[in-house]
Amino acid sequence: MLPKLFQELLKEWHLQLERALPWVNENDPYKIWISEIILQQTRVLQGLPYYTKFLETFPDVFVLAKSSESEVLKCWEGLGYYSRARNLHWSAKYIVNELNGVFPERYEEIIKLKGVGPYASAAIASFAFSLPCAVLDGNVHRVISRIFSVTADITTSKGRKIIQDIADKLLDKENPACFNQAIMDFGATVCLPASPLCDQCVFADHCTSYLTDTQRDFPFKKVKKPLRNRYFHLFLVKAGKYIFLSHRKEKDIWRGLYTLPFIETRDERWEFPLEGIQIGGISIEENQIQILNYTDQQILTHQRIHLFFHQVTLARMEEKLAGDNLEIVPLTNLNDFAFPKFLRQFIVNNTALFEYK
DNA sequence: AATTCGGGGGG
DNA sequence: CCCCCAGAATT
Repeated sequence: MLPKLFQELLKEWHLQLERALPWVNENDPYKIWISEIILQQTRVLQGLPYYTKFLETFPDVFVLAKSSESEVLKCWEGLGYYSRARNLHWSAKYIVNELNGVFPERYEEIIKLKGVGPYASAAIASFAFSLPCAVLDGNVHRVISRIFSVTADITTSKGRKIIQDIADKLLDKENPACFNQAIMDFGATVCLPASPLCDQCVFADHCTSYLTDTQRDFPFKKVKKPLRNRYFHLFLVKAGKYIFLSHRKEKDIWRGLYTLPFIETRDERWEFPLEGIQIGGISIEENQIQILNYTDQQILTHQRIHLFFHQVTLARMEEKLAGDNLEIVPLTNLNDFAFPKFLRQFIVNNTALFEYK
């Protein structure tokens, strides 16, 4: 299919169905940037409220650069992939300190921002600066691999290059922003992953996989490996109106967020060590621990976290800390901390936590 | 090239 | 259940 025809059919379709979203027809690179990062691996409906809240909290790159990482993470709480928030904050400081607060205006410069890869750089370049850069997201991979029956594995660099070459040729260089918006809207509303709406597709007559009834074979991806199981025992250590929180700094899930201190075990069984456990320099004896009748599971992309909750009530809160990222926090201040979603829900559900509020 | 980062929605 | 979502960084 010739690029000109593809562009015309796409444009014709887009006239009827353009998704009305706050970042569409926006050309402030800062706002485009925020929206693209929020929408990485995130559905529009999930990201929408965060987009609004983020721009209210950090209206421009200077405010974002002056804020603390904790404030940015707090705004990101519950959205997931928290490195996006840390990278946004890092890049804002980079723009203010190294680029005099001026947002970079070329693809090769935009992609130097942390957290901005090939997709986001092309999106910002086209939406904010009308540069002829074709975006490649999950939608575009699906649309192109189906119409042209691309059999290569799109999770490999070879497969992505094949799609990129096709997308570069298809791109309407007179109006890259509209083209990119349209092809993503099309993938999101017509060329659907499981059951594409081929009977109302403007490309049906030209779609090689539709013509051979092989739409569902594309895009090709190799099978993914099973989840890794992990077992966390979390301790709600209360003393009067204080509890312990752990600030996660290791290279693992939820870096930068706060959790209840926890111990990871090999399987669901938990054998209390003879020497007892240490939390914040305090030795916890087994008979101080109450098993809360509450467990949960948290499914991540590559892990299944089995969560077990325990409660420890201390007569008084020790002042000295072991220093392993533990903080003593008044129960009334819990809203100031960014937690993984499941923990915020646990805290909200555990009304006893708020008896001092 | 493979792995690891969350959380949610829909079939 | 399983898949995938306006992907990118790290190993």
